[in-house]
Amino acid sequence: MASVVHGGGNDGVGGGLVVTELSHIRELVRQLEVHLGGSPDLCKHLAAQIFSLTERSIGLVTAASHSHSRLDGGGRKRSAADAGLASPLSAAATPTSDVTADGPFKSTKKRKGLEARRHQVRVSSPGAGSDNPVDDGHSWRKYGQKEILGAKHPRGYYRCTHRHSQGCPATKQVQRSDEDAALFDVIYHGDHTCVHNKAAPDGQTPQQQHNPQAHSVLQSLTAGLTVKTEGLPALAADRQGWSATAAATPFSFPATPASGGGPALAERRSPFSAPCTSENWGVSPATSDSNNHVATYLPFDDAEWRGQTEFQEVVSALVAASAPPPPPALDGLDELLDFDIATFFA
DNA sequence: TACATTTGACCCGG
DNA sequence: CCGGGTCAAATGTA
Repeated sequence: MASVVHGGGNDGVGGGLVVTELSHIRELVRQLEVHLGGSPDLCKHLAAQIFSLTERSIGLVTAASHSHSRLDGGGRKRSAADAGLASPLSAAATPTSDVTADGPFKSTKKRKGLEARRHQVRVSSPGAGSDNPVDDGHSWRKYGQKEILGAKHPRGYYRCTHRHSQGCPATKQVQRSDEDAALFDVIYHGDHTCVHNKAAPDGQTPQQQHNPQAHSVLQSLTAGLTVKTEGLPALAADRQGWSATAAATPFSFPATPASGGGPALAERRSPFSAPCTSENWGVSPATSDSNNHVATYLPFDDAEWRGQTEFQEVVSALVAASAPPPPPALDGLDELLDFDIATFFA
């Protein structure tokens, strides 16, 4: 299974680790939910992992300390003037004329520098023969695949299906683990800004309705799990996040089917509706040093915190237990939602 | 038909 | 120059 790579004395990563752990837990819970009713063994295994990770997180929080992590996301290129040279068939116009410097039509769309948070998660495939990881609740469109040096399997590149329609910047990379064909490393970049209302029964949380964005945030959270701070040599430490520690402890997890009862399973939205989060998740996501991370990750710290209705509670609860820094006050603002797990919990 | 995936090439940063 | 990420034409599928 996952190997536990321990970053050399990165004790200071405590906070980050917690984030990682919690995120991992979240993913596990998600998987568990997905598999409820399915293979009991798998469920049990997942539950055990959740339990174990939870305990670890608690321990980390207790012993909390801060750490710095840096992010550097780098935006990437963005220009496309293609030259249809190879395709004989493509009689399409080759607009190209000057692919040089700046394309006349395309402008660099990179956002202000940092926007690329990335969360790495290790998930397992739903079924034996599955070619892709468990559904994370979002619809993705594959836009590329590449052989990665040193990796046995190619990496698939996906972007949110609603990219064009809603400009959702979320993307993810999926790569099958070298050794465990059943495991996939999924790296999520960006947040989902897309909002697609499925069949939202009235049972939905008022909060969610108030804040569609929060909902998407939720989805993001649900989707991305093992958070990884990135851009650093200290990365090794992160790996720890997904070590699968099997605890023998039986763990009873309240099976909470989405109250709405999702008809469409293929598109099942996040199974955990807002209300459930704070309640059912005894394991609350949160971390110690909020400011540190936020500051480190993004230029706009408070911007990240807005719209965190429910999570905030959870977080503050945990934060209270672990660290003094209270979450920034943010109520009401939320439009751009640029927040994301790493920052949020961090 | 519309949308999703495949696939080879382009582009950029290191 | 190489490796990784993205684009977009071609192709496949519902």
